Amino acid sequence: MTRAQTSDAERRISDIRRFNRFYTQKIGVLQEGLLDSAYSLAEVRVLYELVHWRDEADRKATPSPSASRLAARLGLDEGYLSRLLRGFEKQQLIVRKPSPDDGREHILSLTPRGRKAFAPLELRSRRQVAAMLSPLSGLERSRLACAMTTIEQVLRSRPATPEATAYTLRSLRPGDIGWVTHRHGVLYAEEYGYDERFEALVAAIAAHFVQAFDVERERCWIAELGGEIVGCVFLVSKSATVAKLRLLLVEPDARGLGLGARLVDECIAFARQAGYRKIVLWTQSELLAARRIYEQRGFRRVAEEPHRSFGRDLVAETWELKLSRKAAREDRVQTRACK
Amino acid sequence: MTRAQTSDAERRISDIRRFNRFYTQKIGVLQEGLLDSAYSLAEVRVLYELVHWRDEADRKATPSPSASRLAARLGLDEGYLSRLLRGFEKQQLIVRKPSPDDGREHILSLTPRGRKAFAPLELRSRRQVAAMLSPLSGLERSRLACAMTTIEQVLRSRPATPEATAYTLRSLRPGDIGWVTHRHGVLYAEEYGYDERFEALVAAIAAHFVQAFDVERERCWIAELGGEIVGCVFLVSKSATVAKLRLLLVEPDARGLGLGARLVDECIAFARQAGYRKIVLWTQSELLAARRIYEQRGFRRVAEEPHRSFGRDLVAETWELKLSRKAAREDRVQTRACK
DNA sequence: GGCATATAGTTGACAAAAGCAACTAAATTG
DNA sequence: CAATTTAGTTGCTTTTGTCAACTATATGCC
Repeated sequence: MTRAQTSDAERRISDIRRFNRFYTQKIGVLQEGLLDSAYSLAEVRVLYELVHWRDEADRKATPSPSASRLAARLGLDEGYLSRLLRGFEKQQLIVRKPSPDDGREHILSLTPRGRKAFAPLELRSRRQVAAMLSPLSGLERSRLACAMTTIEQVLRSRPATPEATAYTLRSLRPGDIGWVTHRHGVLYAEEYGYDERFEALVAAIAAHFVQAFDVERERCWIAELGGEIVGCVFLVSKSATVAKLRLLLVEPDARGLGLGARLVDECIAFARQAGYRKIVLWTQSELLAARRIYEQRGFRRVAEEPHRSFGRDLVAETWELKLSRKAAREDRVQTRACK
Repeated sequence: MTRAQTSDAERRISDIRRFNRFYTQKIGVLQEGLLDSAYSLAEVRVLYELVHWRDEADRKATPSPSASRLAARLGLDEGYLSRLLRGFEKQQLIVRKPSPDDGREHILSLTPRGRKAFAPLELRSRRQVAAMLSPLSGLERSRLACAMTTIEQVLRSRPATPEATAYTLRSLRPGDIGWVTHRHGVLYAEEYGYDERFEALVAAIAAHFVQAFDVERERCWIAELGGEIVGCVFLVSKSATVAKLRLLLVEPDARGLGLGARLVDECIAFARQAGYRKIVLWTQSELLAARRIYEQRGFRRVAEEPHRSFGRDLVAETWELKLSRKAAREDRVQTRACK
């Protein structure tokens, strides 16, 4: 297990390094177009930063551009940058005015002339990117854009890392029914070899949930993490006193966060509040991770039955949890402790 | 329209440039770690290429590494590279032997000593990447890896651009039912404001398709483009002589390729071959793109009825296409011409 | 075969880019 | 208010990269 994870991580690192090499080259090609201008690459980068200083998404306080901030951002030597800036000032492309807050630093800004000088470079750079995009189809372009956004999001949000494991729960939105079905279909096919009939069963259950929805006595929870759906569970009414827990799923990437347990706890709490006396659920013997959660919550296995479904020989299990009033009190405490 | 597209494209270009700037910085940070080695950045890049020369995925003929190929790949001046290589040779990190095919070129290869010298750099680089990954959650890591793969795939496959618009059709696989449901849910919510009850209806239809599947008389087609699903259609049996076309969908990114028409043509051809006399379908008056396809294929609108569904006031339409023997011949010709 | 032209690689001279360290001046700390 | 830190500058040095001229082999064409 540990061994496999290590080699997995190793492979991921190699992939990233390969991507870096690849993308270094891409960027190099794109930058070549700027080479025959009057400015060096470093100069272009400096001007670029000054032109685009404000449009970063994540700039919180948007500190004004000073020489040292520029140097830090571009990874340039301060001495070298100082010279570049003096050159720009001589050509009247930028002005430096002393910062009102701090007499040591100077705030840099482009003059209209500086903007004008940079415009053709800007245009050329855009053309280069456009040329890179031109052979791509609409689909490819949007995949590219989406992938880049993902990378930026993931790598930018470093200071706010506690959120990386903070999932949120919400109720149903358009697209969720399909997502639930899709991921059940894919994951159970991959992990247990179930065929498309399993997915169809999930689709039918999910469809029925919406079509016969009882707002007082039924509910579903969709878990999101970092803007992606990573889990779900449904609680539906089986009779006046019996609720049924269905379609519990946690994405492989989000396992180990206690999300499955949390989802089941939500179901239990809601079922109790809605006045049910019992929760039942139907599962397969081979779904061990889920079973552990049910056991911990006090579910008991009350029946099992071999059957052939979804292209596999399986053993179905029925589990139930009694929601007595006494247990209710205990359980509420437990639930609270889990959060 | 054109105007909007232009500004869309402009925005996309800005996004890509922003990403490039962002990633340039990332790479810069990662490379800093290599700086305090005995080798310069250029030297490290050269050694890196030699070490990893073979592991590119797309290297077709994998030409052996020669000085000029290295120079081209790394964007280095040949003269400069020549000197670097001589240095390496003096340190016995590489050997150059004359190419058997071409007396002008020399094949470069690392000596064991060269490999050994590079190993610590390799290790350091991997550590750097690992450090970049360490604050990320499992989910974030896999999103990152997936996004990088996407970018590489999209940008690498440039020579083979004709495939960019060549979709393929296939039959059902696990995950498809969910995908069909999910995309119907999302797209109809976005484009027409339908609520989750529409998605539930789709889920029910798709589930029923699998659960009551008649292999001789029913079929579905999933369209893929560049490894992504971009469209679908289902043909089901309504009675012995009547087929029903359902769940026609084309992703926005893949519109304009004639995919919708192709999917309907497949249905018609299959229905005819399966012995149906008529195809019917149910649609809404506001779905104009689909209507155009139906009209062109000879479908006639036979009924319409206002109704309130999915949170909207809609006008449902029933369309049908008679599959007479005579029409069959005409239609076959038409279909062929469309492909 | 033989001439013109292209390609792989090398070399020397030179220029640009980048790094380092010492320095000034303002700000911050205690 | 002395000590330390930070922003920025400057002189000096090394590194890095460019250019053009050159050799040797290969290729195309008559």
